[in-house]
Amino acid sequence: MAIKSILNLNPPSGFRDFNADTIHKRNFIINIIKNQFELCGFEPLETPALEYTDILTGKYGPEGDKLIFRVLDSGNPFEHLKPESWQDISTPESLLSLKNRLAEKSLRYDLTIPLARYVAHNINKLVLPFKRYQIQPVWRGDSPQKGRYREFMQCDADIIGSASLHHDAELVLLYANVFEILKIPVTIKINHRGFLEYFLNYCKTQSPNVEAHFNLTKFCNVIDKADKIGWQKVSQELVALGFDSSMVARLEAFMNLPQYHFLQNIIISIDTLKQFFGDETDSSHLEPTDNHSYHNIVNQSFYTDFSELHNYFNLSGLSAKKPFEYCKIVWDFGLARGLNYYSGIVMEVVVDNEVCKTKYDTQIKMGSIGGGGRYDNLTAMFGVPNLNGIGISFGLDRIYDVMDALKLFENIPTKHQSKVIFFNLGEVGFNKSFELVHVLRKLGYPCELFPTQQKLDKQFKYAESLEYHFACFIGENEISKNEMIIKNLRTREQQIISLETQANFVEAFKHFINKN
RNA sequence: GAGGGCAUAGCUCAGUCGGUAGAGCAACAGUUUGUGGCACUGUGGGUCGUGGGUUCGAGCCCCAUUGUUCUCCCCA
Repeated sequence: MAIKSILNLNPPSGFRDFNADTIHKRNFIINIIKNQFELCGFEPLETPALEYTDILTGKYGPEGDKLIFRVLDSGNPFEHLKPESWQDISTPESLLSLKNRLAEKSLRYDLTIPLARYVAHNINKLVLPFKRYQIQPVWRGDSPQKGRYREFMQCDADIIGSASLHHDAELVLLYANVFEILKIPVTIKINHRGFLEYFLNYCKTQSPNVEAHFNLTKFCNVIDKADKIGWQKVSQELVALGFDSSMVARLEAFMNLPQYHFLQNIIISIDTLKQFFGDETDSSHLEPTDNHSYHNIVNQSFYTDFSELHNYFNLSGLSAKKPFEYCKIVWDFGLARGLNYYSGIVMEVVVDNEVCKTKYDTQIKMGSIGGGGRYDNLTAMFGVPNLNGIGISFGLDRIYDVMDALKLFENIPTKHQSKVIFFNLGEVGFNKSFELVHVLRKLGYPCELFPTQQKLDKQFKYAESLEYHFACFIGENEISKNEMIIKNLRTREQQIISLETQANFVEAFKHFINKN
């Protein structure tokens, strides 16, 4: 008889249950990431699921604000509201404002803002630079689809209170090490937002029709689409926004500079970059009128960042031939990224489908599986100015999906390798088995007893489905001879073990386990 | 926020032209054996997501609704 509930037994859309098998695989990934974090000197931090709504809003852009899960105040959330304030929900802004007032607390949207809040709160106790890693779920009210969930795990490592560029290089290498171990072919893209900001400011001086409030974030959003819709449409859009068409052409030439591939022949070097910006000397009409000197790029801070980072990569041996099998590290002048708070170096990790094709004969359609960047002065919004920060994030759920698609979990031992089950052959043997189970558990072997005396094929099937490696038999025959049978469930090899003394039993048991 | 697909047994799905429902697997029971995965026999289980409409008649056509999934947007 089918028992049908009128309730929907699915978890809410975009939320998931995880079974044992999935959790073992997720832990496998998490342990590798955590290990790399600790090798680099990061210490763990956990923050609560809920933050005050005011802490979160306004940090992720207007789109982000809409996606924050708000938690309705307990008690009567309407109590403190004047009636007129909740009657006006005619505009999206007033509706959002009302929601914020009904929900004092919200689920965290990422791990970076809670970190900034934590640092600002504890600034007097912390030793700087503060290096912490954090592996916890975050929640976004996005519409779920492939590779996008409403509850997902982020694995972040951040350094607060140090402007040294070596961290930026270190984090890129950390990315590379993790994906190298996981055997996921990736491209780690790097850029400096300064280049884009510089271009934007310069374009604006040359294009009086561009609206003053057209900022870097909006600029990034427009040019970020170049990959998908092509440069022709992007340049049309920019011209429509008031940009001078010669500047747009110039920007296109810049963005289309070949990607700087750190692992192969150097296609574009610092010199060619200098050349790119320097060769405008003939075009007097481009001569800027303000201190955003077009030719003065080598004096810009982002330019020194760029060359310094370049040095660290050389020191780390990245320019050597083939330091990584699965990772490419490239400089991509077109990389923009969406979040508001990034100010310097930005990074993004995407699956490298060319290598997937050659190594795994398959291709993966998936958004970025990691991202990060430098966000100078992030804690200023919480009243603690002049702190530099940089961080990266691994998207665990997407990494999992990619590994699953590439069949990378096969041949990976995610479970204990010597699980033991005692079959049930009747009460006398059961009692002896119960005794031995506790001996083995003390020695660190996971064991279980089959609870009822069922047909052996049932017991075998149970053991098989739960991936037990060894089965022990103690029935009346064995009890009478004071012995037990142990069987390797994979090879089907079996052996008789004497139960005369516990020491002998343990010795023989270990011997059998170890040789299998 | 915009736009598609799908919804039939526990699972994966068939179901032709509109004529009251099928398979495989799984489950359960049995046969043989104190050492399995095989085989054989049998059994149970479906208001075809929900609500309307068209029709003599709807799993099938139409509308609505809910769930689910995917794409765009944006992101991890």
